[in-house]
Amino acid sequence: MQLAAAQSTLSSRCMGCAARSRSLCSNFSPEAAREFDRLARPITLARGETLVWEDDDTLLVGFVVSGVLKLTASLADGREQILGLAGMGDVVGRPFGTRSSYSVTALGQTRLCVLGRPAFEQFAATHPEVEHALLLRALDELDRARRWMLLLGRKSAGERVASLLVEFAERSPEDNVAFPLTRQQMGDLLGLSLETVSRELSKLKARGLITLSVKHFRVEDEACLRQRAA
Amino acid sequence: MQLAAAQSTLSSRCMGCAARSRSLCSNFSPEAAREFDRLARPITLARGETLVWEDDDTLLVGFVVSGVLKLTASLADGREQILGLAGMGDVVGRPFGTRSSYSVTALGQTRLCVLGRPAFEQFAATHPEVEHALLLRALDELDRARRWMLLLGRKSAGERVASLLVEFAERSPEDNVAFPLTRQQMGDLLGLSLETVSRELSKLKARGLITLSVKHFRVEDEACLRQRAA
DNA sequence: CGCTGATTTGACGGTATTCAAGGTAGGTGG
DNA sequence: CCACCTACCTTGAATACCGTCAAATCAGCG
Repeated sequence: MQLAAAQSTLSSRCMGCAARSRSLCSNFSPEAAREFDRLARPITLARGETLVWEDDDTLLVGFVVSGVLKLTASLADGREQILGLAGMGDVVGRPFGTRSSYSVTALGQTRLCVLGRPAFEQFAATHPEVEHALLLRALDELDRARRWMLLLGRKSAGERVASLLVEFAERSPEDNVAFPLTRQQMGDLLGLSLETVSRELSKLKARGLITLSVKHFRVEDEACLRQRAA
Repeated sequence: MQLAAAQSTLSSRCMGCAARSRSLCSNFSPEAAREFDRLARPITLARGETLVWEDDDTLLVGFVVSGVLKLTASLADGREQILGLAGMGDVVGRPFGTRSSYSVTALGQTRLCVLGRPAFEQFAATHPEVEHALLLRALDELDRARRWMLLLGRKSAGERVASLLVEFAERSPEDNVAFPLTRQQMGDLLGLSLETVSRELSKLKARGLITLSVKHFRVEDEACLRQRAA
């Protein structure tokens, strides 16, 4: 009875997790969830804290429960490129690899479940459904990264900013969309300077395609905005 | 005995494949190899032929036996970005997805083994070691794509060209490295115009970091070239 | 040899960056 | 409550970088 009670308590942590439905964890069987509970521990990062450093050994794998993190690569002189964002349900870290090619940093307060990379790898190896789900996510991320390569390599500043606004608008439940990033961060994501981002936003506002405040925008002419996104 | 002979004949196609050692296929058990033989058929593409079109339904998965293909995304007005190259042992197509976000085109004569996407997915589902190998490849490609995002978003033309030469030199067995791409294709890969690529190559030549002919180059000062690649 | 496609080089112009100044908003402490 | 501070944002001016257009050269091939 005590064992059963303990298991119940243990499993409730993962089974009851807010992120579970959107996460890789949704593919866990109840027994896998209990095992995961035993291996993982919850942590909280404050804004600006870094979970993984570029070129470091990858000791951890993390599952995002709440908050948003940025994946960034940078050059010796400080130029930085945001490679992607990770939110609730996403996996960060580099399973099956020894070295991270990017940093993972919290954009705001962030909660994750983390476990050691070897522990996760062994867990995955014994749960093919987890590896399958991980594969689907990796292929999805790969498509996303490649679409972004087209933007970075071939789109003009105006097209890049319009593309980003379309993405933000699509993800937002609100009609009045909150910017999840600062102008600097948008520049780092789009491969532009923060001044250029600001100028292009002002242009879109001047042409009536959006209404704009510092922290929010609203799409006024979606068809035209999408067209400008190319 | 006839059965054994038939199996031997069947398995010899895959087992004896030149690409097998470098390929996902190296993870096939003998029985998996025989099943794969039954499902896949060999095809040959001429230079410029396209196996998969951007935005098409993804009906095929292909295993490259010889030759090189480019993965490209493009905009309505014809601007094109090369997202990556696929060579011997690489997998092209989009398993577990219904739509390709890029085209796959042969850069020269190319041989592949192709099979229907549903057939491959079922094959993978029944062979966890294949899915695992596919996962490792996908994670590797994802790292590669993300490193390229840093180049496209933040490096100058000179840095981009130097980076590309370093990659070519690393992959080449020869000391005298053959360009595997035209100037136009290098531009499409680097997010530059072909003229800018040519000018940056001439600059590197003028500064004595490389010797250069139209179809070959040789690195004369590797340390300095790597430094310029940032 | 002459054709074709690729490459090189020059001149010019446009786009995005850099540098700089001023403005705004939110938070803190007097 | 207000002044101040900090971080972020906007806008302007000058500059640098890269793209476009154009012409000349080169390499391979029938």
